Amino acid sequence: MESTARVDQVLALVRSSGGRATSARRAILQTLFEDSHEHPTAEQITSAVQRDQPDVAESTVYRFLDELEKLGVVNSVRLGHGPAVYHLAEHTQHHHLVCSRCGRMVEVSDEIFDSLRRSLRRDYDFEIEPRHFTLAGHCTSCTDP
Amino acid sequence: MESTARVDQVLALVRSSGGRATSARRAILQTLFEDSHEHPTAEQITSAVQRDQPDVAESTVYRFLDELEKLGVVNSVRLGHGPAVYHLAEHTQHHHLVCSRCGRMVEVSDEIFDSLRRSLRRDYDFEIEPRHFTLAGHCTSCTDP
DNA sequence: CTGGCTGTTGCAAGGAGGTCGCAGCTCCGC
DNA sequence: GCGGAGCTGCGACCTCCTTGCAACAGCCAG
Repeated sequence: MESTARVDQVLALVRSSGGRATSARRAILQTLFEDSHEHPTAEQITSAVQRDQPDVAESTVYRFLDELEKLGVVNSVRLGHGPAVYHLAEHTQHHHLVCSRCGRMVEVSDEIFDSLRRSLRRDYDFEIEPRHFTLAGHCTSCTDP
Repeated sequence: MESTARVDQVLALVRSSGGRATSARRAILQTLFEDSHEHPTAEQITSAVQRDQPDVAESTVYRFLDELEKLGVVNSVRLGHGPAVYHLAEHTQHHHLVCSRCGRMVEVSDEIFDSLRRSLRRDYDFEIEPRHFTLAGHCTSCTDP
């Protein structure tokens, strides 16, 4: 699917919930879909958007990202001490392992969690966030302090 | 074990790493051990400490918590949009499920992760943080938006 | 294709949460 | 005790967001 089509798809969703399709929003979505493998911060998204539309303010980006998160289009994660990172919910049939020693980030597929998911549902009446989550830990072989 | 003894134990660790056992640090540890089932924020810890020692500054608490985290005595977690919460690492042979809808927090025992842990070690050369982590998701039956 | 209601925007100020520099103080090995 | 390394309170500062507001722009009815 082409990213323009996806942008329009999300904008349609936005409009169906009473929002409007503005050029700033289109540019933000375009950025998210183009860099969809990344985990950009709001600031990085803003910079990317401003290469095309220099007058888009950071607050606009934050406001729209909040709305997209409520709509389930993006997820945000706050790792460690830095700012939150955002990514498309649909892109994340994977999860993250972040090494607390060397900072390496590994993506693991979703299937590995299937049995855990079943246990939690059965024993704790709980659904793991289906789209994304992060586990802390460290590489088995990591020698950093 | 009595909490005073544990406080002394941690202070001994602090000293063995070149730090000093001051009265502010003793009070901070006492608070952590007394409220060990809670997940207090730095601000809550400061307030508790200040009931005994009003002159302890918040920055002192932050600095010591950082050091305790480096020593592996406490862990910090940033959930959602609020401030980080802290808790003793030794107390957390459990993990947290936080419902993104109603905010309910469930503690689950560590054993349920055993098989996941084995898979990640085998396939990804990764050790899950043995002390604590948090999973996002929602209650199966939760009806909040 | 225009008028106007309503949602959105840029801007700048504000705020929460945390960090830092420093002068004075305290711990503790000697 | 004494001296120097480490710690502290204080306040300024920083980052990452959030908010209030007046101007502006979608978009639907007519």
